[in-house]
Amino acid sequence: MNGDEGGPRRRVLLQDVADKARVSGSTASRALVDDKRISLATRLAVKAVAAELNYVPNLAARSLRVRRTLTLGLLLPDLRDPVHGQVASAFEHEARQRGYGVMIVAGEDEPARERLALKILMEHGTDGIAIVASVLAPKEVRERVDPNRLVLVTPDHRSVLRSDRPLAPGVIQTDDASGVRAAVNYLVDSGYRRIAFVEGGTRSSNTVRAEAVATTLSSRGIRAPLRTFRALGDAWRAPADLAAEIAADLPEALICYDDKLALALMDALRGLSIRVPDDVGIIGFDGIPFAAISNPRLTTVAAPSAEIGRTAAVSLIKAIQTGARPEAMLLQPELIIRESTRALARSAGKIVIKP
Amino acid sequence: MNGDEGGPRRRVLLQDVADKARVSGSTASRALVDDKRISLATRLAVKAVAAELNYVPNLAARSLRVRRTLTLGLLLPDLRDPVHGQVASAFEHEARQRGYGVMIVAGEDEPARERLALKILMEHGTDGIAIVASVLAPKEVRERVDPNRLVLVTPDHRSVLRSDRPLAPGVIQTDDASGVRAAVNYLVDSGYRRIAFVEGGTRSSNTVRAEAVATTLSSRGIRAPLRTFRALGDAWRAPADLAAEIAADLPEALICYDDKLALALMDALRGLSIRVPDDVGIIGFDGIPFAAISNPRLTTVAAPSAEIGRTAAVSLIKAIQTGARPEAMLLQPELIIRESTRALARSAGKIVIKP
DNA sequence: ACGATCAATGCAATCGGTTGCGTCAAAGGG
DNA sequence: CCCTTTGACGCAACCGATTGCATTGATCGT
Repeated sequence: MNGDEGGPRRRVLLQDVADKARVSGSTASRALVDDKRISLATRLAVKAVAAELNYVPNLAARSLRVRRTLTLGLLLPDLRDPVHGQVASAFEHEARQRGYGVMIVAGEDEPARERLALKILMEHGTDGIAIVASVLAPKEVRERVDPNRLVLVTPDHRSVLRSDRPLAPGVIQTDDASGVRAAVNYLVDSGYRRIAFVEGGTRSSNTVRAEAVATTLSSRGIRAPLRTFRALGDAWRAPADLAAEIAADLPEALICYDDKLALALMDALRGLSIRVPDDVGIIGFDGIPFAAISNPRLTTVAAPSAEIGRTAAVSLIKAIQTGARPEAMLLQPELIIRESTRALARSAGKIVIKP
Repeated sequence: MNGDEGGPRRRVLLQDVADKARVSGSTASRALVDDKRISLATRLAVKAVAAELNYVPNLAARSLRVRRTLTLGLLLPDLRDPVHGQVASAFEHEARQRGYGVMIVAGEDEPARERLALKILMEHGTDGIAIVASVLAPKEVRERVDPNRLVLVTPDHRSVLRSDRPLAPGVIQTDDASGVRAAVNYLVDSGYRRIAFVEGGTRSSNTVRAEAVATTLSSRGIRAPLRTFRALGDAWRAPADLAAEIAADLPEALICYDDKLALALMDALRGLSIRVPDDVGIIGFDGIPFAAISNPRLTTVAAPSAEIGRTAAVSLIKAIQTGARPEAMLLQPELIIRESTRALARSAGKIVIKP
């Protein structure tokens, strides 16, 4: 029988490779990174031995010496959320292509947990950290994490009125105001007038979005104050109550905080025999995959989630390598018109979408 | 002005803490882990200084010495998938509670990428690795990764006929056969007879599930060979074609490989004016969140995804700490009956669900 | 033929904690 | 009063790879 079985196999060290190749550790080290000072023959020989022995370098040792871990940190609220899954997926993919591992931690929308999560990332010496939709104040984040190694993916906290101001370095966000404008203009062009906003979840950017809706409506000559409904607590529990409240005096269209809420609401409204889009039009935000196959399919302002994740990783890695601060980015959302809204009889006919 | 601003702040070292507390490095180290050899007074003093200086230990250095990284690796096919998101979320949560960071890598259903992903995890010296739905042969996986530090979450590759055989150590799976039995029995009890199976994606466990369906059907006296449809390639693209093929000779009920496929199929069937459940009953697997609010809401065999993730983490950590092999686990799915299926006129009336 | 130059490689320090073992002083025992 | 025990802490080696500098032998120029 083979005596090696079961026992905890000793890791193959660089020194083992060096020994077997009959060179010193330093030569082996240099050979593996193709240092031209080492003769080609030796380089090949060392690599062959390394492959044969299945040598896996110990990153902890390397990190200690070179002060880089080849690890990126990603902090987000929840891995179960389709949007964040999309972001995380793209981020990880991009990082992996460039040789980086990604440590992902969830903050679960709680400051205390988010701090613990951040601490974990810092202890592990991540070379850079991307934080998505943090509940911590940007100020606190920046004093905990080196801003030169930090990317913040934030929901828009700025009002539409100030949307022309430049973003802070390292901030990546989607042009929310632009998305809202596209949505509202589309609705108005389609003949919708009595439009309401439905806030979801706990995120404060709700109000910013609501504000943008109000502003755009008024710019279209609809001066009535914007009605706003509020989904208390979790969007997956409250929808029935929310739907009842909305049904009591049904608007012509509902702009929902996000697709998740919109879909939940559609389900709840169905329970009340309210038809979409016949009785009420519904529009969401995010463009999650299921919005494309819901019944009816959901009109939505799709966020460039994958691009956000990709951009965050690329920008972070570039910053790490150059030493510069990561750049700021404003990405554009896209209005996707589907079946949960339609052209009303009252509509002028031609639909013009103004971004 | 503060001269520190902007510059890359030097990390606070243990030695800095020791100096300020007027003790040696070793004493500081021991004080921080509450070594009883150090006097209480000193311990408190050191901790105070550490907190004041905002000391963050360098895990790379510690790992090098103690040979543990406090990092777990998680390899899964795709972070965008709701099921895997659920698993990853629970896994990370549990790991974080116990002080572990989680490095997540995606294999994207390609052997080459999966190997690269595994390599990343190994280089980073993860203390343990959980692999979800690998496309690599278990044998290959086990020879790359120390089985004592490995948990495999696998779709069921065993036939129903052999479902009484014990699981290999470190294997976590849901009792697929049991879920299939529950689903098929429910359908038959509800009066469904002409039942077909729809394979999805690329995963080979398809055939196992199909086999289980066939077996159960025949055990209920339905001897006709099981019709099977195959969604070529990506489930998000083919549904229209698939639906057309199915519509050509519509069965009474469709058992879909998973919820994603079921929902996509419902959407496609709607395009063909085929109503669910009136014209055809549909049932899926997984129990993803959107199955609960789709229109109609989807009957499904819900997998204990969160429990799988939690169990994987717990089992892995226990194995790491005790040195024993991680235990095997067979988790039970649950049939959730919703609106995409119904009792047919032909049904005996009373519905009995036999697990 | 001999020092200079260069190519190829080895030596040893280093990164920042951890830990076995030794030291030192105070307390306790005979 | 001297020796042993115990408590509290420091010294220095160690983990495994990287890297500045030294070393060696060969080649080159004159």
